[in-house]
Amino acid sequence: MSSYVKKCPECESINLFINKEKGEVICKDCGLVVEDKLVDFEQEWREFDSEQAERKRRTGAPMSYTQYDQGLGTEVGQKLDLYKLDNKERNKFFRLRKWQYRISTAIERNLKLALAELKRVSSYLKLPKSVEEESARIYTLAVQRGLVRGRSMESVVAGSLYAACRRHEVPRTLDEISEASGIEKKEIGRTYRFITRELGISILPSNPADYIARFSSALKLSAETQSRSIEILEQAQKAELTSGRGPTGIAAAALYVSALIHGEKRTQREVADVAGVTEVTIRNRYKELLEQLDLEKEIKKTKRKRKDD
DNA sequence: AAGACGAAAGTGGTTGA
DNA sequence: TCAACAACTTTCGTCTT
Repeated sequence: MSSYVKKCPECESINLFINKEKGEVICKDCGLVVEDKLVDFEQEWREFDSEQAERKRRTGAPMSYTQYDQGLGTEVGQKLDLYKLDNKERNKFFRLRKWQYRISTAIERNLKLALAELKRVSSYLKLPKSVEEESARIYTLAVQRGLVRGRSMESVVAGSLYAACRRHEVPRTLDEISEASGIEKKEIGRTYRFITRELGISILPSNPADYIARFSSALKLSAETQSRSIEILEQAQKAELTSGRGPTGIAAAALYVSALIHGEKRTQREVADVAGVTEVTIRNRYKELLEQLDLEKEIKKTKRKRKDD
């Protein structure tokens, strides 16, 4: 149940108009833009240096979603150079200030707690700052839409993190996030799907290659093995071995084969543990890889070499 | 004895009527 | 909303090194 704003906070009117093209919800009675981040909340400009950033950022205030009040303080815009902004921008500020009072207590308290939790989990997983920031933004949106109701705060945090990881192509498995946050995998998956659907965030299916680097270092494999496994993955994609399969399983199998070829054998068990799948899955993927990609020769070659030593 | 292999039954999630 | 279905897991017995 999506329960985002249904009443205009300004005049209590329920006569709201949804402009899908602009992704805005506008109150027909007083003209207030009730919600303007409906679909596209990417910033549409890029900043190459601080000077450009100054010019292009619309509010000028350094803003961080990892601060519960978004770095704005309780009194929004009090000391900013408001005269530099045109009317529209100024109105935006006044609205923000009003909102700050209106929605302050409940949401702020929630955010404060949640973002602390988010930072904790994020640093536990050693996630890059950009991902932390993104997930904080997702969480903030989720709270504003009332998506947290009926769910535990922690699970929504975990879901936001997972979504942010996927978006930034630094995938962590559900298991890892589950371990770090203490939320059940199932639950994270559920809230993840829920919030991405409700917020209209599109996620690319995760790419097995994104997992290789991490698995490979966990197994202490050489750089050659690692790059070879990426080649194998590419071939596998061409042979359409990857679609519909779990990306971690495929990554694990590619790494396993590659390790065999380079004479750095790891047991299926070891690889399976690192990748968070079972040996059986690795075996299945491994079998498919051998059948389709003609890798057996190379494995035998290194086996023979081994005997010579 | 440990690891690899494969069969069979079970689980959770997606899909399509 | 329910049943069929695919991917993956668990478990266990057998074969290989």
